[in-house]
Amino acid sequence: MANAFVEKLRGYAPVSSLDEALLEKACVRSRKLPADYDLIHEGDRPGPVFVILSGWACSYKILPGGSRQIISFLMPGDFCDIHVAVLAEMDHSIGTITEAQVATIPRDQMEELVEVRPSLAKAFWWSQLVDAGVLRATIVSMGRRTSLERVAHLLCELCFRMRNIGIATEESIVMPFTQIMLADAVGMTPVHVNRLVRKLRAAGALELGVGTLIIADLKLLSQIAGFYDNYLHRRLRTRQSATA
Amino acid sequence: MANAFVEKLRGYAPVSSLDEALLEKACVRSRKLPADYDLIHEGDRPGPVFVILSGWACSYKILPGGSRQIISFLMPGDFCDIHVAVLAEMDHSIGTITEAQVATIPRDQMEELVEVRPSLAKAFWWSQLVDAGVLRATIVSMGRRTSLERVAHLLCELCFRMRNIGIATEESIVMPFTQIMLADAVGMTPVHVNRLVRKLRAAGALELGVGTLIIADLKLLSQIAGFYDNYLHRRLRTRQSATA
DNA sequence: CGGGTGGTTGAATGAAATCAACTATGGTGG
DNA sequence: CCACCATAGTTGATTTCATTCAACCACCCG
Repeated sequence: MANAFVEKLRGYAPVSSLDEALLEKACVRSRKLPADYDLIHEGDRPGPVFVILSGWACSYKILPGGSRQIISFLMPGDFCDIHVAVLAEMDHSIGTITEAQVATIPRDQMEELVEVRPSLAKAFWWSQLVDAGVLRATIVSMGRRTSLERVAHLLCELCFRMRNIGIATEESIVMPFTQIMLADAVGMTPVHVNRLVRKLRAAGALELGVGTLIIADLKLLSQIAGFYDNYLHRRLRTRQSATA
Repeated sequence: MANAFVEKLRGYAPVSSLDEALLEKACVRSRKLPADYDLIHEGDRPGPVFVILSGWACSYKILPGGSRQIISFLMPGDFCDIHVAVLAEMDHSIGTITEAQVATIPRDQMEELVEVRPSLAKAFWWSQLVDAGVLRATIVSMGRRTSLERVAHLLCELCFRMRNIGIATEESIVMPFTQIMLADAVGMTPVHVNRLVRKLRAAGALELGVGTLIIADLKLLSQIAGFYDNYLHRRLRTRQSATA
């Protein structure tokens, strides 16, 4: 199976074999990181671009009171703001959730890639725009959805994104989230998330494990959430083309 | 006074007089739009890039139930996702709040600008990254701030952004918001916003009019909100250089 | 075996929405 | 000019929702 990064970009724009080779080469420098490891902190000077090759990560902020808000989840193929290097300091932190393989692409190499391969530049653009769309959808969820819908919506989004990059099959999608993390993502307390999550289980949408959570009925979950995937802007790959 | 668009970009990166001339030329086609006028709807095919030259606008989504969530506010100098044209359909709507002068830059002209003037491309990038930072900050507010902090934080952000583009002086910043709009932005009901806003008035931070709202004490408001402006990533202009 | 983390549950408190009534204002048409 | 209506804002009473607090279980790991 190809690099998850390539795999994801393919979902947005055509990637030639030359593009692919260059991407693979750029991702050569990668490390295996443990779970709960911070790649970069708010306030730090931005460094290279991080690309998640396997595992899960997230971006988040800690408030003065100590509470945490997870802003977005990163899965294989995702990268942190490509050109973040133009900014003086990070306005958020990025950390792993599970053990993860992450590549670091130096800034200059990234810029070269963009200049030399317009097709890649376009794919990057696309990806950035989709990321912004995800942020907008998150704002809508937080502002105007009920807590149950909110949880369901987040899980739906993650399922769809997993499918788009081919790391989820049709049924029984497993996610490595503690309820505490889920709470930090949807802006609620862990105990309330617990009650919601069991309500979803009672409805037959989920199964619960310790530190994991299994989507049993995505259709039902989508229905509860009022989920529409238009904001994920997938174009090229279709649901049917499961294999590479 | 120069085009607000130019003015804003200057805050992020150097803009030469040639850059400026090109920008001015690109903004030649502009229209005066009434208040509450939708520039584009969710589901539409993206058209040209919109640039706000004067007045206020916002991006928003309407949920199936009819409730609205304002995602972000647009003020003079702001534009909607530059390269949104690569996406197939809009995942949100954009509408004016007040009467507004807005320029439309055709997609091809935009792309030419970016290719011909790397300095502008960089300024655009910067601006996009800042916009993403604003979205992230909004998510944090919605998730982990109290309702009072949330309202105060939004108002602070808008004040700072207004200052950055030079349309706000030191004191008494006027904003053309009904409490209903404010409610749609912070994800609360109008009646609750009302109570919060009067609490802020009682504290001496605000003054209230019908359809407007005046920031009387930004320092106090910042303190209530726990506001830090690092995520706005302003670099070049300093608070002192008020005049062009 | 003891301690830590994640999860579960109930009771009490607090926050926000809802419902409802009412004021003030500006615009419109008779 | 006035009657009428629509919109924005205000206020109180009530209900719903989520947090807080607290206790407890299960499990893994040292």
